[in-house]
Amino acid sequence: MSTARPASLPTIKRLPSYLQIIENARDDGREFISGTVIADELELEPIQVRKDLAVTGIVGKPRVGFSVSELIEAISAFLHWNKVNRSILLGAGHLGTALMGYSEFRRHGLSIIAAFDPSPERHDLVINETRILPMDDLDDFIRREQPEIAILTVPSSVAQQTADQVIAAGVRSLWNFTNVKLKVPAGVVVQKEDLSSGYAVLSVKMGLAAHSAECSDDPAPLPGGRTSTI
Amino acid sequence: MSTARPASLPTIKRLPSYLQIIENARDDGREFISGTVIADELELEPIQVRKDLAVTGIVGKPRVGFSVSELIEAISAFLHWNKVNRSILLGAGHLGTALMGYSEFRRHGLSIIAAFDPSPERHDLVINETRILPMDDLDDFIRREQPEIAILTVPSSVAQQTADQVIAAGVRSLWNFTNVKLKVPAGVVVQKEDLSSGYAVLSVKMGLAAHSAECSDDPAPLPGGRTSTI
DNA sequence: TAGATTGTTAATCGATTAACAATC
DNA sequence: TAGATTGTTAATCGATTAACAATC
Repeated sequence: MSTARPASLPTIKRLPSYLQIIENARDDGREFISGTVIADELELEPIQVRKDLAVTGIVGKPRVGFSVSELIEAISAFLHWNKVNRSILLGAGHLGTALMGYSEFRRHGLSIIAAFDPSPERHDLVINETRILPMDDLDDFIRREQPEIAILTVPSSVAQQTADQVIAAGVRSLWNFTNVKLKVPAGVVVQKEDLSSGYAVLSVKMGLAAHSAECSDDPAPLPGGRTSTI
Repeated sequence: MSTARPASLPTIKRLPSYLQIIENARDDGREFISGTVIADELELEPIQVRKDLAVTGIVGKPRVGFSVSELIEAISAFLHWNKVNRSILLGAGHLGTALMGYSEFRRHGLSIIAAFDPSPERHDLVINETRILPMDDLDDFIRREQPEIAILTVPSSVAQQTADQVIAAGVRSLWNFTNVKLKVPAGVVVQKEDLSSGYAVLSVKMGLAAHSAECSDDPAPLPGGRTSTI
């Protein structure tokens, strides 16, 4: 394995899907896997998989493919998924609770060390090994435990003020599941998950599919073809 | 308003965020909004907003901007969000329950007419106006009610078989929240939401931020700069 | 009018894809 | 060896951005 290179955002987004395939291969006892096989499973082009994997610094063997264990190590290292990311979750509603239960994230270093919620009836409940604490404890907890990430699953109406509070207490990275575009000071990282985007893409795809079913037998790829699988 | 044009996937994904800003403007009683204002709020380039809005066929007024009501109509029509999409939800766990409660989707045409779950203790519960039914009712329900969309929030282990079942019963569009790459027949639309991609992007951004904080005062944009806000 | 904004046409930039030599 | 696969270099494609005339 040589050194990692800079990667484009589309590449970074595809790496987790590769990792999943490769971890499955490991669980099946396989020692090597080729870019071609990964591409087949994900319906991507082999050259794209090779290019993407190259950013991790992995070096393969012609004719054989890549070492499964080296590939897992390389992707995990590239994504920083081989270290623990201590995080807190704000808003223990259904979405927040769902995230607490995702073992996939936990396996890849995301450790949710506490959740915070204003509802007194939820306090001290332990869901998926994570205790729910009152909002009043938030500032002290952050200063004491120094979590790196705050996961925002609060209602949109309190998203900005919650972000302000955790940033003031020292959190430098936010994973924002609300539909609010947060205003944060320079140096604070925000990753926004936008389910509306997905709904929009689904809606447009459905419209195209309906149209092509009515009007012709042609398969109707999304306009913008090549990138339609993102 | 002239006719809608084909749009790229990045454009389609940005349209919902524009719509949100514009709906806020409407709620504030504003009649016109310019691309510049939208761009400012979302930290995008004005030219990108103008280009994106153009795909909906909207025509603006120089110096004034776009009619708020026309813009809402144009984006909604382009996304097919001004018609009702009858959908069913498979797997009434925390994530599924969270989706049932998202009024944003309901306002934009997504009507979840029923949820299905194997747990007997959840049957006939009504959550956010949606009744939870046993899996045994699924086939009959689909044939009777003809929902257009199936939302998959089931465990990964049963994702493929659940998809097979709803497709066999007549559903043509899947919104897939599992981490399984579904195999579906031609003509079936699948939109996959991938939270792991978001976690990967967050992790890499954090790594870059940490590195730049240690090594220099430079702001450290993601490699691949221009598209780093996706 | 002056000036902000739209919308078009052209330029740039970067991601994807192709071609192919190297390799085991 | 033969042939599949890697990895590099070049070409293509499309999305973003720039420039600017038109417009109210």
